[in-house]
Formats: sequence, structure tokens, C-alpha cells
Amino acid sequence: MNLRGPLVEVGEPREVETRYGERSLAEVTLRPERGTADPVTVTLWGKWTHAAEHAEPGMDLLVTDVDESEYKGETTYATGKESFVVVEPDFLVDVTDIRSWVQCSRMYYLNKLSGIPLNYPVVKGTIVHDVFGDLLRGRDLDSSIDERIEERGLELGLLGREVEEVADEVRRNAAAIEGWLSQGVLTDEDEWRSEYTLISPTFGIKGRADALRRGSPVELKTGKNLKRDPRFQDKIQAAAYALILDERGVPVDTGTLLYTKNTTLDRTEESGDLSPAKDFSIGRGLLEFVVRTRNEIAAMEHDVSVPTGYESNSKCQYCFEKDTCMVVSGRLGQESKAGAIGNPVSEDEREYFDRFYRAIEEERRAVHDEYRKLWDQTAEERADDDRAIIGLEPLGREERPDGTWELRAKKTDDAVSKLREGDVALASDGHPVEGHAELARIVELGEEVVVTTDEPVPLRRLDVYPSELTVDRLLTALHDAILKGSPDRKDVLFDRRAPDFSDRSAETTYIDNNEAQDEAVSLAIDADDLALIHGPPGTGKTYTIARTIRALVEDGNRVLLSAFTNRAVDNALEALRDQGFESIVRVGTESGVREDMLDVRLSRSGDPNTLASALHDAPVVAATTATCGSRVMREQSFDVALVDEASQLTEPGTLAAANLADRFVLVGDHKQLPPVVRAENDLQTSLFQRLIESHPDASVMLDRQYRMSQRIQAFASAEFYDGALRPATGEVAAQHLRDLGIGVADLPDETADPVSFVDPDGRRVGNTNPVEADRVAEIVAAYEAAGVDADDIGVIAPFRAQVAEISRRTDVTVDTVDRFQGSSKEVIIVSFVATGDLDGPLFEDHRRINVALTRAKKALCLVGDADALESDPFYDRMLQWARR
DNA sequence: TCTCTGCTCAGAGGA
Repeated sequence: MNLRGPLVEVGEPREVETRYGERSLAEVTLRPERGTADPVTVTLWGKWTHAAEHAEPGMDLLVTDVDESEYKGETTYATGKESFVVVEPDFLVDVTDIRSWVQCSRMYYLNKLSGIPLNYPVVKGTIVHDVFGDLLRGRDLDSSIDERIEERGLELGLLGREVEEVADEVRRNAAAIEGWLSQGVLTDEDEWRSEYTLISPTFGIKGRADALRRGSPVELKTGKNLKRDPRFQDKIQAAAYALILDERGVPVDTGTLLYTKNTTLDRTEESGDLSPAKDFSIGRGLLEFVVRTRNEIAAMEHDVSVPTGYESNSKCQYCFEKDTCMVVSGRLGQESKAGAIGNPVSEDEREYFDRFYRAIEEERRAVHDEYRKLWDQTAEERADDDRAIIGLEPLGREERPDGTWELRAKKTDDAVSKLREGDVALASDGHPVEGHAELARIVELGEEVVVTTDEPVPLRRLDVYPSELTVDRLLTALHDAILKGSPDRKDVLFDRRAPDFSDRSAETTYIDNNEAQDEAVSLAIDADDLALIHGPPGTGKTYTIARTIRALVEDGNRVLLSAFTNRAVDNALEALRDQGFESIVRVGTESGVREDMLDVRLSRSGDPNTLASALHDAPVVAATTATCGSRVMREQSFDVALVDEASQLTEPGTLAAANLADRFVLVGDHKQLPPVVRAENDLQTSLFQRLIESHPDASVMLDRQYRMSQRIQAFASAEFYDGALRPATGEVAAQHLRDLGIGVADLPDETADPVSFVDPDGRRVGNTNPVEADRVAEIVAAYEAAGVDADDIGVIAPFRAQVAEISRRTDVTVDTVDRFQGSSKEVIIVSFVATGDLDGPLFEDHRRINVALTRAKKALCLVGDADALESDPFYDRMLQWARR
């Protein structure tokens, strides 16, 4: 039996006399999540007292295989022979993090904070691993080496490496692998599989094993190890995989480490061992050590504290990270085993760092929650959540020339999901955690689903695979900005001085028919630190961005163009190309970049020199902010970073782009949607908003909109832009459905006015309102009957459930507000769903309504419950405007 | 019971 629940009391470990001699114990009290609500006390014996030393009340504790016994009429609980004690099991620790914590707790922290920069040993190690996987899948060595090196062309180029020298080195490593493999593989006794993704709900560990041989983990290390035994941290890494395999009912008693740099030349007195492979036994003790180490990490992360280095037996003497470690401690005023050097950053920077560090870690928890749903939710719940495609019928599998597999399956329903072609997903036999699952790349997602995997699996289910990548990149952006950022830049960010401007634009006119746009370009050109361009709906933001970039390049600047979404990056690029500017390099994944921009996309794969110079020499480089935090992009530097959709970015997200440049220009509208974050924290306010509020002088608002008729824009202008937003031309202001050939007489009375309100007298059911959905469909039909093209009509609803409800009744585009941001339609119908009152956070943020109301060009129809809308002053004003 | 995009995934090493 397992016991699990939040700790209410944690006792001190103490020594007691037992009939087996002196033993240590600690008593902890937890409130079991299942069964009785009464707290129960569990005695932790021996080394499990370690958990009591690290855990605190409030943390979750899991004790597996509890010993239950009766003592004086009461049931008592204690750890038994088979027990494991897990602190905060929901916190998922990476196997590699356990490995680095074993090396040094401080190294774990440093790796997390600063990321691992682009360096040759790491890239080479990755290539050797890839080749290893290929060999296991029976691929020819030479072709594998050629292709795997080519795949890393960009990184190798940036590191100034030539293909031949890398190939030589990889070949030497591969020879060791091949020699060793041939001994086992040929006997037919070895059963191999490569790249195994493992997640453990019980132990809160996730990771990916290089390979399994007869069910035992094999880890490849391209470093040198001349000792007889494997390095301790390497053993721990393999043992962690063994622990997860054990949980899945596959007992593992050995592990193998393969040190590919060991050759016959390295024979020493001590080793006397020619083989690169070192087997070691994995006993209970090692597994317990893995869990205890993992517990230390989880406990520390629970209160977001910072390790000092004293947590582990590390010696700073030989550490490669010693200097970095001391600098970080010095700058952030942290206690550290290595000591500290350099000057601390200012008090407010320190406070900022801590605040955002916590906020980002909170987001990490949100990612962990997504993992938990993989095993907590049923398949049907996952599917309803759009996070899985279930009920797939396997159609076949085919081994590809490179030894990987292509799996096909048929969809049995037309359910939608978040999954898209090009995504990484978890392909499984129906059970993504306890069953057989493989990390897959989605190739095709139609009637038929096609994915590629390293090993075959019956494709019955496909799950979204959560990733901590974004969170990790926010952390490195924060690190780079505060610890490595120029003091001058930080003076502005921390409000110690106002942004400076020089008159570089002089009398130049950049845009001659729109004063605000022209002023915005000038401001960006003149900015010595930063410039802010505030672009309300339809004000020609993208055009202005393109003109600004051209002007910056003409002035001799190298420019980084960035935005949160791929869509925004590509839109801006499109505008730039429309203006005849083609000296662009787009960095991003093939599936992320829009098709018409693939011709300027920089491939990662190819000749190192060619790729590196293509990136280096480009006057304009475009990438999402997430990509700006990648190893490749962190090596780049720019004169100016221009960030679109900046009001939808968190501060660290914006900094990821700004960090790469001397100056930055942010474009956005803080009156529209804020950043999407799960937790309520500091990440909710964008840097754009903070700066525009503290430095209005550094901003220009584009005040003429080219989208909406006068009648439609009036409310948003008054409510959100102090009445400053106005139609760019008389034509824009006066546009009407009749321009599309639709007469008022063709429309029902209720929608005859360009802005109308309809109350269908429906009732909210959960997040839907079926009656309202019916009515919305009728209204759509009426517009269509009057002659409006279906492509010109859009429906917006606050909830996804209502979006689905309406979608079933019509063929026009129906979407949530969030997904509609950035686009527009001739006719927009908004479904409010709410009846009775406007309870719910969605209605509280009026910015969302601003977006919904400003998508329409010629006609806007609001559909909702008058009583509910009248109950709130803001919505009441909206109604008065609509009913005018 | 709210909205939801990014990103190859995670791991690749140095003595």
C-alpha cells in the first residue's frame, strides 16, 4: 500500500535501540489524499530519515509499500524493506539534473540559470550519440557520420570547425562503439533499443536513456575515463533510468557505461582494461540514493531556494564552473562553497531577479501539471482537453532508410487537438506512461496520421508532449539581462535614467501620408536605448515595422526582428519583402516558419562555413523570442532588436531578444491581450506596458486606423485610447456593407445597423449557451443570404466550448478572442455566452473585449444577454453604444 | 471549470 498526502508535521530524526541494534527514525504526519481525512503518522526508518531532514510541512510526501501493523489497538505505519519515500512527487526532476546535482548542487543551479553555451565538446558529443543510435538501428557507419555532421552544420560553422576534422574525431569515437557492439550484437543474444523516453509518476523523474540492452540502461559518454570504475554521476544517471524501468515492472540489475574515448592507447596500470564499456551492478542502495538525491532537488525547488554547493560532497578545486560559480554568487550576493568575486548588482536588480526567478519557476510547475495529466486524466479527458488524439487504428509501420520508423494510423473521429504537423508528440499503444510510448515527430495529420519514431510502437494514441524549453529560456534571458547586461541598459530598465535620443533622423521623411507612423520611424532611428511604438488595431503597425527596419539597415545597422509568435514574425517579414527588402535570414523550425518564408529560412543542416556566414552576414535576422534564447542565437549580436507583439510578451521573453542588441524597439498595444501565463505573477505585465507607463516620452502612438468604420471604432477609441484613435481616411470612416453590394433592405432589422445588439434570451450552460449559438448561426446565415461571402464573416466567443458549439452550426470561421487577435473580417459576430451575471475572470479583463470589438471592418453584431451585460458599467456602456 | 503560443525532446562535456 502507498500513502500519499501533504505533510502536516515533520519530526526530527533520532536514534533508537531496536533488537537489531541502534537505528535512526523520524516520524512524519501527513493527511492522506485518499481514504480517511484523518492525518496519519508514518515512521521513516534508516536512510529515509533523510526525507524528514529535507521535507517541510506543506510539501507532498509519498511513501510506497508502507508496512501496516497493529499496535495497542491502533494502526501504525512505517517504511518497510520495499519502501521508497518521495518528496513532492509532482515535481518532475530530469535525470540529467540528478546527475549534475550529484556532481555539485551548485552546478545544477548554474546549468539551469545560464544554460549550456555553444561549445565544441557538447556538439561533438551530440553527434557521437546520434551515430550510436544509428549503429544500433543497423545503419552504415560512414553514411551516418556524414549525415549527422551535416545536421549540425550551423553549430559547427559558428564554432569554426571543418567537416573533416569533426568526422575524424567522430569516427574514432564510433570505432570504439562499433568494436564493442560487434561482440554482442553478432551473438544474437543482445536485444537492443535506442533512445527511450521515460517518465515516472511515482518518483517524479523524467529522462531519456541512450539505449537499453536486454532491458538494461546503456549510457554513452564521449569523455575520457581511465579509471576502472564508471564515474559516480554516470552510474547515478544510468541508475535513475533503471529506477523508472523498475517501476514499470522490468527489474534491472546492471547498467553499462560506454566511454568512447577510451582506446587501447589509454591502457594504464590501474585500468588494464581495453574495453570502452564498463558494466556495473545496480542494487537497491543505488536506487535509494537516486531517490534521495531527487528528493533534495524537489525539496529545494519547493521553496525556490538556491543551493550553495554544501549540499553535495563536491570539491571546487577541479571544477570547470568555479569561476562562473563565483561570479554568479558575487553578483547575486549568494552564499557559495566556491566563494564569491566581483561586485554585486544593485539592490533593485537583485530584487527583480529574485521576483522573476520565482515567477518563472511557478510557470515550470504549470508545465509539470501538464505532465501529470498524462497519467491523471483518462484518455477521453485528454481528448476533450484537445491534448490527445485517441482511438487511432494502426495501419502499418515501415522502417526508413536511416533505421527510424514511419508509423501510420487512421483517425476514427474528427476530434480536434492542439497537435500540429511538425510537432513533437508522444506516440503510444494507448498508454503514454505505463504502456509503450515513443517520442514522435508528426509528419501528417489528416484522416490518416503519420509519425516518425526511433523505434516502432502500435500507434493508437498521440499526446501533446509538454516541454520546459520556454521556461528554461526565460530563465537564461533573465540571467543574461541582469548578470551579463550592460550597466547602461540596466540604468534605463531600472528607471535610474530616462532613455536617450539623438537626432539621427534629422529632417528625413520616411512615411509621407501618416504623421504618427513617420514619427514612429524617426523615434526608432533616433533611439540610443529604446523606443516604443504603440499600435492600436488596424493602425498599420506591420507596415511601420517594415519601414523602420529598412531605415535602420540604410543607416548601417544590423537588425534583429523578433516577436512571440511565428505568425507575427512572418507577417513582418512579408511586409518587409513587399517593400522590396530581401536581405533577410529567418531562423526557426521548418514547421514553424510559414511556407512563403521558407526560401529565406536558414537551415541548420549543411556546410558549416556557408551556414555560419549566411547568418553572420545577414543585415536582418528574424526569429521568435523563444528562438532568440537558443544556443545559436545567443552567439549573435545586433545593433537594434525590433520586437513585435511586445505587449503579449513577458519581461524575460522580451529581454531574450533585447539581450542580443545594443538598442531595442518594442511594438505593441498594451490595451489588447497581455502575455499568456498560467500562474498569477509578475509575468503578466509586459515590459512594453511597464516602459510605456514609466517613459511615455519614449513612445509614439499610431493614431490612424485603416480597418474599422467610424461607427465601429467609436467605442474602443473612447474606452481604450482616450478618443485618440480615428479613421485614417474618410473612406475608412464611411465604409459600409453596401460597399460589398449589400443593401440594408437585404438584412433583417435587428442587424441592419453596422453595430447591432441581439438578445436571444438564451441560458448559459457551463461555458456554452446553445440558444445563443443557434441564434448566432441564424445571424451568420442572414448575412450570407444578404450576399456577404462566408470568408468575410467571423464569429468570436469567449470560451472554447462555445466556439465548438457554434462551429457545429456554421461553416464560417469561429474562434476565441485570443486566436482572433491580429486578424480582421468584414463582418464580426461576438457571442458573449454569459447570462444573469458576468462572473468569471474572462469578462473582467476588458482588453479581451477590445480585441473582440476591433476585428470588424463594416459590421459588428453583439449577441448576448442584456441583463448580464447591463450589470457591469463597462458592458453597459458597450450596450448603449451598440443600441444607439 | 478561463483565455493558450512557443520549442525538436532532453542531453550533449570539460579533467
